[in-house]
Amino acid sequence: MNKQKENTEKDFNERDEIEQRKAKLAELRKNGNPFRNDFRRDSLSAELKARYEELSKEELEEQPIRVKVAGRMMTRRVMGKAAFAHLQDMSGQIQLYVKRDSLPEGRYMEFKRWDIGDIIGAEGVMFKTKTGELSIMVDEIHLLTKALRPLPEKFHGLADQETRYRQRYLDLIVNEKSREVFKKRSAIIDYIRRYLMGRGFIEVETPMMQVIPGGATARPFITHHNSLDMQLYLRIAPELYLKRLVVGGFEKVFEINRNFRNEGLSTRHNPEFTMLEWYQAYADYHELMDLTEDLIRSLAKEVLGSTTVIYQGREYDLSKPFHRMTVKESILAFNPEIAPEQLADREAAKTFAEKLGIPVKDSYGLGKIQIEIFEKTVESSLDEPTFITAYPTEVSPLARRNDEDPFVTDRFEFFIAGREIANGFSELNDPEDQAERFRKQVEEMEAGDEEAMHFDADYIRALEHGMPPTAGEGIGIDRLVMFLTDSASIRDVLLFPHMRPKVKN
RNA sequence: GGGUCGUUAGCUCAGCUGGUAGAGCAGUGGACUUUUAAUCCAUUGGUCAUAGGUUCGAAUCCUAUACGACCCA
Repeated sequence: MNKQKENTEKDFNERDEIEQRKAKLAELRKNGNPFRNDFRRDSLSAELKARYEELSKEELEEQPIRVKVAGRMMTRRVMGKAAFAHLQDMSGQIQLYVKRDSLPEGRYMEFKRWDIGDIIGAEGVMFKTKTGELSIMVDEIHLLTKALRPLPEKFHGLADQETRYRQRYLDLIVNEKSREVFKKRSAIIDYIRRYLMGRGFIEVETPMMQVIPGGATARPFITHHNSLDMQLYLRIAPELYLKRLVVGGFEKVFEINRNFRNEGLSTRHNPEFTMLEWYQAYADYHELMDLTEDLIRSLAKEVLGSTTVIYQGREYDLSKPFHRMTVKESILAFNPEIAPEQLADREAAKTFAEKLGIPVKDSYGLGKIQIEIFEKTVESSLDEPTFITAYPTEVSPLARRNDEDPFVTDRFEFFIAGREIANGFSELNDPEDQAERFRKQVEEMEAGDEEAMHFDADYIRALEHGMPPTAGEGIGIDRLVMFLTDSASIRDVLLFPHMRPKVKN
């Protein structure tokens, strides 16, 4: 013990930084709980800047404005008996000017022992420095929370992608761009919610754990309920529950919530992702397209302040009317070598698909083959905002058949920058047709398609009670946020993206 | 699933055709009462992702694995 004391000075230099900070914390503990929670701020840094930035040096001196702020100390420049520091709170940063002679006796020495990254509270009056930066002349300052680990480098920030995703809190502390993305994400969701509420929609929450996973074709996650001793699925979509609500008389409903799909990870896919779905009775898919166009246009205006969006170096003008074309038209447009007759004949279409390297299973009908061709040759080229309509009935088991051409449905998908953002259709409310389509899906499942739908008898029963003519749509919120925040990867718009566990230490 | 690239100090990065592991920031000690990537002086800090292999000698070459990034399916 004594030996330790003797060597304190020397050891101190040789211990690593975390140990040094822990030693400082141990010192602090001697004077009571250092994790105090009795400081109350009255201002946020951004508010102060908004209110007082315009005032001159002299105006600030004439009428002293006292403020209390709190946050993380991000930088510190000590010049003998005075120091500057930047304090970061959720709104931004404000500079503190800390003078020994303005503080209570001994406080300045304590301040000098605090570290970058510590959470502090400060009190003082607003002033402007020589260079004109709005700052606080501090006369009272407290350490509120000791940070035991050092922050990433102040100038370059945190650049390592992996650490940014795995330790998002560090990314958020240090990278303003990252904070901006998630603030925008919040603003986007808030706008969508207000937009729909303003149009008379009711927000609802439907089961995330479902007995029968439905509403989309995708592999589900399976879990187990112990006391019921039964298998449950994490939902792949809320669709069938939302439509039950329409049957129940909730004629305009929406839900913004998580879906789970047991599929691969990529820059566009995370196992859990956020989906907006809404359903409106007495409407069809044309009205949905109009609404989608208006929603996205007004959303950009509200959140970005402009209908011009720069995404990955390309400019998108959302003020222009969005393109609309059918699946068939788009395939023909992007594959000049294919003739319309070829696309109308299963064998000819199959030959064409195989030439493209698409494996065509025997179970594939013409519609499925068309969609495979579409996904391979068209989708990623749909750069400008585009609605693609008239999806084959074969691949649209929940959508209403088109009255003129029952081969296709009254369905569309919406694309920007080569990515599917939305999927909507006039709903299939004919219970007998729906039952037939479910049976087809079950056949496909039995043939080995793990993404095919289950037969949901309870849903059919609901339809048998009568669902009014309805249109419904889903928008992938993450992909929309990617587009509006110029993010290349879905991981950049998810606070905690799924990562492989890393065994470290 | 296949391909390409990456992993070096707490962070950001150098490290050439194999020859004793480097800088800046952060930290520590000192100077400094309007700085802002503060400045000046001094200084601590490394299982070079992991495991093998080649070699007198490996951060460097080879193989495998882990994790990540990008592209393709």
